[in-house]
Amino acid sequence: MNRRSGIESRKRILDAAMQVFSRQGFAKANIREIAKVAGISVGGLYLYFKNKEELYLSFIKDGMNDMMQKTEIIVESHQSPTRTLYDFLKVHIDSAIKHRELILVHIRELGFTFALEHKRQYMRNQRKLVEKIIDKGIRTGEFRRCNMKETARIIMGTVRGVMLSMAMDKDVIVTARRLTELLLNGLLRSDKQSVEVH
Amino acid sequence: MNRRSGIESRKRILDAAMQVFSRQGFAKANIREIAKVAGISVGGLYLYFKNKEELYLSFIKDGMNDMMQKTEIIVESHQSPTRTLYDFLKVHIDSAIKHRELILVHIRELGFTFALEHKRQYMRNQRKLVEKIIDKGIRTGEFRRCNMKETARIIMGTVRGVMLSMAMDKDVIVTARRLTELLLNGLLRSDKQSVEVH
DNA sequence: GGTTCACATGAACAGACGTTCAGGTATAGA
DNA sequence: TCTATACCTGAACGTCTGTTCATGTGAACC
Repeated sequence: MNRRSGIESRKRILDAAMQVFSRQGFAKANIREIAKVAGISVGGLYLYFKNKEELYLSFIKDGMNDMMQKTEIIVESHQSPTRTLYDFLKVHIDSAIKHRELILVHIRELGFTFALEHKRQYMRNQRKLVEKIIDKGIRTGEFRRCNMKETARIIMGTVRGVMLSMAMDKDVIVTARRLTELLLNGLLRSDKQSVEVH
Repeated sequence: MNRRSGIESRKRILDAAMQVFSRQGFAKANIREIAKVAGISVGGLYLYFKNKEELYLSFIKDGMNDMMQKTEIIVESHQSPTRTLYDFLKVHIDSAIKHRELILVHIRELGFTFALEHKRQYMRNQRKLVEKIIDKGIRTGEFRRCNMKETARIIMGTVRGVMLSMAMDKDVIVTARRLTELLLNGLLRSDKQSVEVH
């Protein structure tokens, strides 16, 4: 018999769930395996989570809350918009490296009805943070005028896509610095730029 | 009994597979349901595809080949790099709108061991196309100098992420024009730009 | 009418799955 | 030592899954 505190067991199960869910996705992931990895019996697992769905939700939410907290601090810190953007991107990219598996789960299980609304809300909130950065950039005169909402959408799309690419293929490494540079300066030489594409 | 030509039946099954796989993902998708949607019996389905995996692969490959063909034509056409980039992005975005479900499957089942190498190859090929565009841009003097490979990676990441955002949430619409503008001009006002972020 | 062939059927099989539950065990306090 | 409490166990249950196969059916040719 494996005797541990309830708190410790719960934590072990969540860790195991992360490993297994990220390797297999929700549907293919298997309770018996999660229990085994956690070093607890199947029945023991059900003491802490009422079913597979609740287990999945628990750790998905943990990840999103963590990111939300970190990014909010960055945006609220009173730095230059350029610097804030860099820090914002860096947090995301660092987490893509550190929590590869978590990213994969997030994306793999996109359409999950029960977590869908949570995920959308998370994306919306992240987008609002980007809008804040852009807004400040325009107000201080550093950034050019643009459609803030759509630009924020594109940047969040970029973040998501870059994280995804890195999570998929270990060899793909994008530095926050280069990403920020591209987003700030664009591809065109400064003397060739125009506001509109024709 | 449902009498049809073999060709017709095969096509019906692939259509049904797309519907079901994209709603449910590979693991949760169910052969009986695919057969039902296709209007054929379970046994009938197995006359055309030897198993679930082969069925899945068949239609994934179809989609990738189609995109590869379209984008190659664009990049080989001798237009300005700016214009080529716009056309390239537009094809991807249009397909995200037209084949929402297909995109979701593509992305959702990323990590699938058996199609993984195919998908990575597809991404690499697409990235090479972007590199070609950038290379030409730099050679003609329109684009600033940059790390071509990493920039191409970021742009492909962006494409993927934006498509994903659109596929996930119908309300999210990113126009190819705005995306191109951001990638070309960046956020900073031209007179404030520098090559490096510090 | 008989034969052949391509296409179609769905019950049956074997295995895997999420979940439950009757019972077991270590620890701490009385 | 006894009891209460918190934690743990894994066989058993019912359901669902991918896949197979013995059988059926319509059309085309002889």
